[in-house]
Amino acid sequence: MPGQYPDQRLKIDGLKVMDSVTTYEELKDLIAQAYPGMSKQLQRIARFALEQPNELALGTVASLATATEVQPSAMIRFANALSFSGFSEMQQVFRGNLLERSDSYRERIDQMRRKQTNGARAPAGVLHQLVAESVAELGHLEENIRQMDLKAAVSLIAAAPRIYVLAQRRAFPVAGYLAYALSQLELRTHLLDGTGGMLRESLASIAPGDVLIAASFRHYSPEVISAAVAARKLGASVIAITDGPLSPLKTSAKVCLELADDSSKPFRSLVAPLCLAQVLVVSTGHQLAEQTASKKARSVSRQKVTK
Amino acid sequence: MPGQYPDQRLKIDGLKVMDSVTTYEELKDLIAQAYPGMSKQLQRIARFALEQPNELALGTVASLATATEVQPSAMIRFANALSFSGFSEMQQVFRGNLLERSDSYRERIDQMRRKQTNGARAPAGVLHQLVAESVAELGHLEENIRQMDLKAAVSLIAAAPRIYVLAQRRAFPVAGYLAYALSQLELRTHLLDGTGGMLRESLASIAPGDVLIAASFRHYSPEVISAAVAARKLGASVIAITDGPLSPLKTSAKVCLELADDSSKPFRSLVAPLCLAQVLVVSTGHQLAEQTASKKARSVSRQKVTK
DNA sequence: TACAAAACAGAATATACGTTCTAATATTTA
DNA sequence: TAAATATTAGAACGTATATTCTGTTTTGTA
Repeated sequence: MPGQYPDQRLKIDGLKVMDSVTTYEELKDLIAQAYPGMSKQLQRIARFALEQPNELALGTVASLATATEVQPSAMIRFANALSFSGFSEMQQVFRGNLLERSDSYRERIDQMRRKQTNGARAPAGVLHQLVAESVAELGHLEENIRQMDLKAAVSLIAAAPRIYVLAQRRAFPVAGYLAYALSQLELRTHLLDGTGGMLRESLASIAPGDVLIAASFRHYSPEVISAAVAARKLGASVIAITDGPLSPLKTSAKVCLELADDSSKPFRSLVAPLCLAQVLVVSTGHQLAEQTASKKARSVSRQKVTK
Repeated sequence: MPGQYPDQRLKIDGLKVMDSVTTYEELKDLIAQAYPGMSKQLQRIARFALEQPNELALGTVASLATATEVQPSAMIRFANALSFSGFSEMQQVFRGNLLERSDSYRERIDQMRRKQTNGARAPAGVLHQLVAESVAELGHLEENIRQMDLKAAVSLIAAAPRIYVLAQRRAFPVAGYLAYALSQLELRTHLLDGTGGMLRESLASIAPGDVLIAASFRHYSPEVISAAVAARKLGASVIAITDGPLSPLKTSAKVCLELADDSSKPFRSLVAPLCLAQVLVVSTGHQLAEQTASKKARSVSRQKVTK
C-alpha cells in the first residue's frame, strides 16, 4: 500500500485484526473506534457517514465532498483510514446496508405490530404508543395554533430589549429550552429559575417593553401566574404557552399560545410544547435575519445616494 | 432529441402525457404499459427491472448489461423507450424508491416538504416544517432504539436507591423533565444542575448502585462527560442519552440510548430525546407497579400457606 | 520561537462510465 | 421472395469518476 500518508490501518488493526469489514454494523463500530484518533476533517466525514449513511451509499465522491464541505481526496483518505483499499470498496458496505434495510423493512413493521398487540407494557410497546401519541399531538399542534398569534409572539420577541423565561415543574423544560435557544440567537435572555428564592427580586428588574414568556399547564403553578400578573403591571408583554381557554395565564397574556392538553392520558407529554417553542425560536431567527438584511439594504442604498 | 431510432416516447405519451415519471410506482405502471410494444430485448430488460429493482438502483450500465445478457447500449435504449433522457435519469427513480423504502418516514417528509412550497419563513411554514421533522425524528427513534437497552435502563432505574440526573445546555430540558417525572413516581431523584458550582460536591454523594442518567449531545459538555466518568468510578450505573456511536459518554455508560442526531438541520430538536425520556419514565412506572403487585401476591400466598 | 510532522487543498491522471454511432442482422410488409 | 424497416452488436467517443501526487498550511513539540 504505497502512499505518503501514515498507514492508519495499523492502529486499527491492533483492535480489529486482518478480516475486512463487510457489514454496516461492523463499520459503525469501526468508525466509532477510529473516530478519536482522526483528524478534524476525517471526523467531520465520520459524523456525516453515521448520520446520513444513505447519502454515502448513493453519492459520488465529488457530491459527498461537496455535501461535507471537504475535498474529494479527503473522502478517499477517510476510506483508507478505515482500512479500505478505496472509496468504492467502502461504499459497497453502505450499499449493502441500504439493500438489507429495504428488504427487511416490511418484516420489521410486522414485528412492531405484533409486539404492540401483546404486552403494551413492555418498553417497546410503550415506545410505540408514546411515539404514536406524540405524532398525534404534533398534528393537533399544527392545526390549532393560529398563525396570527405566532406572528405576534415573534414580533414581540424580536423587538424586546430583554426576554425573561419562566416555567416550573412539568413545564420547566420548555423554559430551559427557550432560554438556551434564544440566547443562541444572541438575544438577551434570562431564565427565571427561582434559585435561592430570588424569583421576586428577578422580576423586579423587568422593564416596560421587555417580554416575559411564561409556560404553565394544569395544575397551574401559582408562582408563574402571579409572576405573569406582576410582569404585566411592570409594562412587559407576556407571551403565554399554556393549555386551553381556562388557563389563568390568559388574562395577563398579550399573546396566548394554546395547546389542547389531553388530560385523559396519565402521562402528559412535552413534545408539543417543545415543538412550539422551537417554532418560536426558529421564526424569531428568521425575523431577525430579515431585519438585519433590510437594514443593510437600506444603508447600502443610502451610500449609493450619497455617492 | 436526435437519433436514428423512432421516438418511442410518442407511443407512450398517448397514454401518459407530458409530465415525466418521478416515482417508482409510476414507473412500474409505465413499464407495464409500454411492455407489449417493446422488442424482445427490451422486454427482457423490463422484466429484470421489475424483478430486481434494487439492482437497477445500484448497478452500472455495464454490470446490468452483463446481468441481463444484453449490450450496454440496450440499457440506454430501454431508458429512452421509457421517455427518459438517459439511463442515469431513469436510475434516479429506482434509487428514490430504495431510499423511500429504507426509511418509512421519508415519504411523509417529502410530501410535507412539497406542500410547503412557498413561504417557508413565515411562522406557519416553520410550524409545518418543524412538525414534519419532529414526526420524522420520532419515527427514527422508534426504529433505532433497541428494546434490550430500554429494558436494561428501566431495570436499573427501578432498582436504584438514588437517581441522579445530569445534562447541560441544549440537553438540559431532558434532565429537567426526568427529574420532575421520576420524582412523581416517588423515586429519590436528584437533578444535578450545578447551581453555585456545586456539581463536584453533588457528585461526591453518589454511592454504588445509584444510577446516573446523563444526557449530552454534540458538542458534548465536558462537565457531563467527566461527571459520567466520575460516577462510574464511584460504582454507579450510568445511563447515557446521547447521539450516535461517536459520543464520549458511551465509554462510561452501562446503557447507552443512541439517537441519530441529524446535524444537517440548523436547529436541532429536543422532541426525540424527550419522548425517549418519557418512555423511560412510563416504563419504569409500569415496572414498579408490577414489582409491588408481585410482592403483594407473594405475601398473600405466604399468608395462605401459614393459614 | 523554531523545527518537525501531519493534514490539507487542489491540480493531475488514469480509468471506467454513459452515451452515441455505424455496420450488420433480424423482422416485417408488399 | 424482395424491399423496407426495425433492432441489435460492438466499437468509438467524450465525460465524469476515483485516485494519486505535489506544494502549502496547519498543528504539535522542543
